Amino acid sequence: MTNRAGAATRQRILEATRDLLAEGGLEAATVKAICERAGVLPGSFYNLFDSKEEAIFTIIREAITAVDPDPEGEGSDTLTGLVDSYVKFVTGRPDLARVYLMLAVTGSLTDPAMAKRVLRHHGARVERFRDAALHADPGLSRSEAERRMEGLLAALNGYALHFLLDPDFDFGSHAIQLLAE
Amino acid sequence: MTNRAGAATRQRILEATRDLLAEGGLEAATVKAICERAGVLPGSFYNLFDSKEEAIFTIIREAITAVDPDPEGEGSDTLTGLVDSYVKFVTGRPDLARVYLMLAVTGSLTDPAMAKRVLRHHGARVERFRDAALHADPGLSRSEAERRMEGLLAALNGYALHFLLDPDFDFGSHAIQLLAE
DNA sequence: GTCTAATTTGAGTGTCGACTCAAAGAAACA
DNA sequence: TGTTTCTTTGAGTCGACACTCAAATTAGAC
Repeated sequence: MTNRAGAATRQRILEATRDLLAEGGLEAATVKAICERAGVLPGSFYNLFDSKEEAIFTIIREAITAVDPDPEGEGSDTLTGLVDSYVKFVTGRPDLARVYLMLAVTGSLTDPAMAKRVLRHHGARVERFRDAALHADPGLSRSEAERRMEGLLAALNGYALHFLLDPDFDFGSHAIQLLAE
Repeated sequence: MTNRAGAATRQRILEATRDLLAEGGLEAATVKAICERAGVLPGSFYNLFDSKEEAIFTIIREAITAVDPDPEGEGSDTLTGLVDSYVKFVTGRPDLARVYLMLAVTGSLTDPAMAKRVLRHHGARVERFRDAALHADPGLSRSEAERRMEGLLAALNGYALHFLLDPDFDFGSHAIQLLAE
C-alpha cells in the first residue's frame, strides 16, 4: 500500500521537472538538478520513477492534455472560443507551452513516434476548428473550411512561437486579428 | 601558413556536423560521432576547432544566412518572390531549416543572446516583406502592411514547422494559398 | 507500543561526454 | 635533401551523467 508521503514527493519531483524544462530545456533537467530542486535524493527519485524519461514524459503528457481542454458539449465550440483558449493556454502556461513546442521540434527528430503523436494531435485540432467554422458559416464547403482553419492554426502556431521567444510580443491581439480577416 | 589538407578536413567535419544535427539534433552531434562520420580523430577536430560549440555555431550561421539570400537589387523584391525563396529554402534544405528551427526553439531558452538574434532576424524579414507589400499596393498604410506581413510570416512559419514534422505535407501549395487571400 | 511495509538516505557504479597532448607523419619550400 | 611548419594520431584525463542498493528512517495498521 502506498504512503501519502510518496505521492507528495512525486508531486514535488514533477513540479521541479516541469520548471526546469521550462527554464532551460531538456539540457537543464538532469536528475541531480531535479532532485535538488525537489529537496530529494536520487534514491528517492528512483523509488518513484523508473527513469528520468518517465518523469519527463509525464510532463509532456500533461502539456499535451492541457492545450485542448475537453469540449463543453458536442458541437458547442465557437471559433472565438477555440482561439481564446489556445491563447490562454500559451500565455497562461508558457512553461508547458514551451515544453510542448520544444519536445515537438527536437523530440520528433529522434523519435518518429513523437512526430506521429504531435501530428495526430494537430489533425484533431484542425477538425475541431473546422467544425466550429462550419457551424458559424454553414455555406462553407467542408474542404474549404478545413483549408482555412489549417491556415488559421498555422498562423496561431507561428505567433505562439514568436511569443515564446519574446514575452513582450502581444500574442492575444495578434491572434484576435486573425479572426477578423 | 595553412595547408590545403586542413581546409579539406574542416569541410568534411562541417558536413558531418550539419548532417548529424539535421538527422538527430544536438543530442546526436557528439564530437565522437562527428569525427567518425568525417573520418577523423578527435585530435584533428580540435586542431581545427576550438570547441564543439564553434563547429555547431558555424552551421547555425550558415543556416541563418541561407534563409534570406541577398536581395537582387534595392526594392526589387516581390511578395511572390520572397515567399517562393522561403519555401525553396525550407523544402530544398530541410536539414538547415531543421537546425535553424531547433536552435531557435531550444537555444533561445538557455541563451538569451540567441533569442535576440533570432528575433532581430525575424524583424528584418518582416521589414523586407512589408516593403514588398507596399511596392505592390502603394495605397496600403505602412503599419497596415506590416501587420499583414507579420500574419503572413506567422502562417509561413507555422506551415514550415508542420512540414518539418511531416515531409508529406505540401508546404508549397499551402504557402501560395496564403498569397491569394 | 509494536510490527510491517513504504520511504528516504547517500555513498557508490559504470558509461559517455568534451577535450588534451606528446609523438609521428605529411606538405611546402629552400 | 633538409628543415620547418602544418596536420593527424590515439591513448588518456576529467567531469557529469543516469542509475543502484543496503541500510536507516518514518508512517500507518492493529
